[in-house]
Amino acid sequence: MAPFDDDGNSGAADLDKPPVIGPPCISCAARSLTICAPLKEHDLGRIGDIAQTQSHSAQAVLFEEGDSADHLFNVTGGAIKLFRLLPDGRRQIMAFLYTGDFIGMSADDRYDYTAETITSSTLCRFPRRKLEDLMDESPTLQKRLFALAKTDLQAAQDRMVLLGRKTAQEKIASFLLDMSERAGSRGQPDNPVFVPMNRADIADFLGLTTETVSRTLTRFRGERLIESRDHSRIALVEIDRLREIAEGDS
Amino acid sequence: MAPFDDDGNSGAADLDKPPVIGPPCISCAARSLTICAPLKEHDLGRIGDIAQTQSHSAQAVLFEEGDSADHLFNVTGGAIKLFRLLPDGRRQIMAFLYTGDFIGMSADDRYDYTAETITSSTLCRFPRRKLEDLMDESPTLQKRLFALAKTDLQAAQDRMVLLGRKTAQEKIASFLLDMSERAGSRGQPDNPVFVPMNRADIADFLGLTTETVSRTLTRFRGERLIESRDHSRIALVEIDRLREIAEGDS
DNA sequence: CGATCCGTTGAGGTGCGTCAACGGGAGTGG
DNA sequence: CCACTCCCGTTGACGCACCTCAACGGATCG
Repeated sequence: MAPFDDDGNSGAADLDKPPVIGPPCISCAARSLTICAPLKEHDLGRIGDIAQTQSHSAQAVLFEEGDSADHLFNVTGGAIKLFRLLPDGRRQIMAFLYTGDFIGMSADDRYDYTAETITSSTLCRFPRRKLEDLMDESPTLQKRLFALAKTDLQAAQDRMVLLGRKTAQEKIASFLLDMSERAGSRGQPDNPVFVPMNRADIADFLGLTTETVSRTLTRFRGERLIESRDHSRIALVEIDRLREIAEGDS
Repeated sequence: MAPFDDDGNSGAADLDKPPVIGPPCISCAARSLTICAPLKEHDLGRIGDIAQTQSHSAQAVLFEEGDSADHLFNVTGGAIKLFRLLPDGRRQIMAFLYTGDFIGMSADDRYDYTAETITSSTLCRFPRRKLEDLMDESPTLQKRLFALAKTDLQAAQDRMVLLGRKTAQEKIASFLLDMSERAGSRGQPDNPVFVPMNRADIADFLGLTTETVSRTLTRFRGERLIESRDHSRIALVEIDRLREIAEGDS
């Protein structure tokens, strides 16, 4: 699989440097997964006019918490994490984003999290002002983005339950199943799940430590609930049992 | 203050029983706080036509997780909690809602949490279908709801950091400050903070137990950061220190 | 072939949960 | 008006799930 190679860009990327290419929306492979999916020719042309594609290497920062929220993004390839830091360095990852996911809906004009690539990634970038203008003209786009906000909200609620009330085992099981389900919905293999992020990222996503993530995976492996050839590819063997664990029916 | 009296309705309320009165939007005291705030006369008339007001006693269930999401609500008085349960009874409260807050934006056609009053409350209820039709006709309303979704999303992100990475002390400090800030933004007294929910609700909101909530408040009281006459009224004495604690600068 | 990074494992500590008891306030009934 | 009960908040004693600190080994890369 090519999309997870590292392309040699510096790790310390910033917003203006990445190579910007033209907008070929019509032939966009990710289109059916993105906010562009429901758009008809006219709107697609309009959004193509304001879009710019960009590529980033792994560990590249797209924008930082507090930056002026001038752009929104479609992920067209790769994997991205959104996170916030406490002053002493504790980190909470709000979301992992993959092909088709949308980044940047913020309530005010500043981003309230940092966005960083996990693998090398490609994105489609929209100036916020122009996208908002387009929303005023396209009810289809408006509805799409509203629906997306509601989906994000639902996902956020799932995460509150996970972070506030689930045990380490339940968190890990939930995580694996979610990864699998999302990969499937993107049309990617959903059983040996591909896990592009490292243990520290998983830990900061689930409100755990790397050690606990590691130990829990080891335990699942010992119980034959999962198998793994390498660190980033995990087979869900007892998927129904994992589901029970994830929901706390243990 | 009248809005927190109990009006004698049965605790086990359901959706159809509560008294339904006419729609007097023009004179609605909560209007400037609700989704109706930006609406001009025409739209206000339209939304008034589809709205029904209702009253509930404390501990009344507005709807349950899994119910068909047929209605949306404006809170016009009182306090409401939204929560989800795990099969074994563990509970996560997603949000506390007060006058002006909006309930019911869900991604699909089922509610994914239960809504229950904390105190006696008044609400303004909208049939989902009709509100959606109205959104199609009123860009102002559409934008208002979209903005609201984005605000909710931001709040959800704050909660993820709180639930995933903050200590009990940081959680309690954050909670008190948030309560104070929100009361102020509704034009209510923000320093002796009025805390209408009990310790169990606070615990399930913050991912703690009642005992830990109690102990932490006792500790804050001992450190003279807060004072309290009764259980539901807390004065924030060292507000800057509380802010430091809340952000983890301890 | 050494250095670095990352995942894993072990040993030990601790913040918060669990379990239990108590006390005050509110409601109820006599 | 008082006794009784119930509910809720508080406090204490104790336990444990997860964190912290530390060591190690395999993979990757210069």
